[in-house]
Amino acid sequence: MEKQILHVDVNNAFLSWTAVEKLKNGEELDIRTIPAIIGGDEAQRKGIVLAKSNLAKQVGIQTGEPIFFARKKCPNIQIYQSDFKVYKKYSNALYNILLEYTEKIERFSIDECFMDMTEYLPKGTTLLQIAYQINKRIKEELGFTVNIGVANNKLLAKMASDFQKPDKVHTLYKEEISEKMWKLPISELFMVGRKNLPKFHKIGVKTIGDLAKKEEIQMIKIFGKYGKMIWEYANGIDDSEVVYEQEKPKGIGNSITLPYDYSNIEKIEEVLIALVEQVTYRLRRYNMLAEVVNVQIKTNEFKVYSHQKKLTIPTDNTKIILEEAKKLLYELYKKTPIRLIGVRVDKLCEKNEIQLSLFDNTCKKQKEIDKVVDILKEKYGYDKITRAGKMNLDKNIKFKD
DNA sequence: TCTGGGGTCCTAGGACCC
DNA sequence: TCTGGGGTCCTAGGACCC
Repeated sequence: MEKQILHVDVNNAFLSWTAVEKLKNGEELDIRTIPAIIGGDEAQRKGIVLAKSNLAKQVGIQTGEPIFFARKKCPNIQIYQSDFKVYKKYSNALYNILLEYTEKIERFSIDECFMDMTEYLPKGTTLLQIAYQINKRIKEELGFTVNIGVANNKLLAKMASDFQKPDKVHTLYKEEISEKMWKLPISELFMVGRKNLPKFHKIGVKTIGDLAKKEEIQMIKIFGKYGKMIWEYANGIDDSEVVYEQEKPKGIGNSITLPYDYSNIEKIEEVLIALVEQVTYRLRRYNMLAEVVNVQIKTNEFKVYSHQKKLTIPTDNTKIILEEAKKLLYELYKKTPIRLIGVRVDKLCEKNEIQLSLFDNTCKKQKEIDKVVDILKEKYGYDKITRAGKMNLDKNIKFKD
C-alpha cells in the first residue's frame, strides 16, 4: 500500500517564533513585517544569520552568512539574538498539535516533522484535507505559519514543502514529479550541496530532471553509493520509514568558537575540561556509555583537525574521558592559534546493555563525584556547578545550559 | 569572509588476521 | 622476500542536513 506522508516545515522558524514571543510579551512590532534577522553574538564571533524575514530575503540576505554581510546588503536590518529555550517551546507546541493526528511523527529537526498518516486517515478524509486543516490550526492556535508537503514518501513530501512559501500546502505525487520537480535546479534536490554542485554541472546536469534521465549505472560509477541515492531521489524513489520512536543518539558532542584565538595550551585545556563535563553530563542523562572520544580543533585559518581514540571499555566517566581528551588535544595542538575546540563521544551503547566487566576498576570515588555533580546541576542549573579546573575560564566564554 | 553548533553517514588508507 | 586476497577494525577527513 502507498504510504501517506506529510512534511511540516515552519516558515522562517527562528524568526517567526521570536516574532510570536515578542507579540505575546506585549510588543507591538511584528518583526516578520520588517527587514530582520536572527543572529548569533558578533562579540563572541558567532555573528552569522540563523534566520531571516521575507523582506531580508528580498535584499539577498542568506542564512549562514556573516551578519557583517547582511548589514552591507541592508544597513537598517534589525538583528535579534537567538533564544533556543523559546524555540524549543514552540517546537513542542507544534509537535503536540501534530500528535492529535498520528503518533507516527519523526522530529527531523527543531522546525520540521514527518508524519506517517497511512493508518491514521479518518474515513472519507483525504491526506490533502488533513494537511490544510493542520496548516490552519497551527496558524490560528500558535500564531505562526508552516508549509506542508503532501506525498507518498518522505523525500517527495520534503521536496513539496519546499516549493512556494510561506503558508502553503503542496502535493507531489508520482505523476506530478516531472511537472513540479524536474524543472528545478539540481541544487534544490535534497542532499545536493555546495561541494557536489560543480560535479553535476560538469556532466551536464543542471536540473533535477537532467539527473533523473541519466543512467543510474553511470551515476553509481561517478558518485558511488551517493550516486545511487541521489539518482533515486531525482526519480522520486525513497522507501525510508518515518522514524517515530525516540532514537538514542549515536554520538554526543559540544564545541565552542572562542571569543578570540587561543595560543596558550593551558587556556585551551580549561575550555576542554568544560566541554568534557558538558558532554559527559549529557551522556549520563541519556543513560549511555561511550566507546570513542574525539577532539576537534579549528585553527585561525579555518583548518579543521580531529583525533579520536577508542577506549578499551565504554564509559560515562568524566575523568576517564577527560584524560583521553587531553591526550588527543596535545597530539593535535601544533602551536597555531585555535579558533574552535570541540569534544564528542561516539559509538554509544545503553548503560544496561553492557555487562559490568570484571576488569572495570573505574574508580568508585569518581563515579560518586559525577553523580553528585549531576544532581546539583539538575537542581541549580548547568552553569552554577563547576569544578576547579573551569574556574579560571575566560569570563567571555558563555556555555549553554 | 568579520565565516555557529548540533548531528549522521560515507570513504579511504593502514594495521592486522587468516 | 621480487610476498596474494579477503575481511574487519581503527582513524582522519569530508560531505550533507537543519
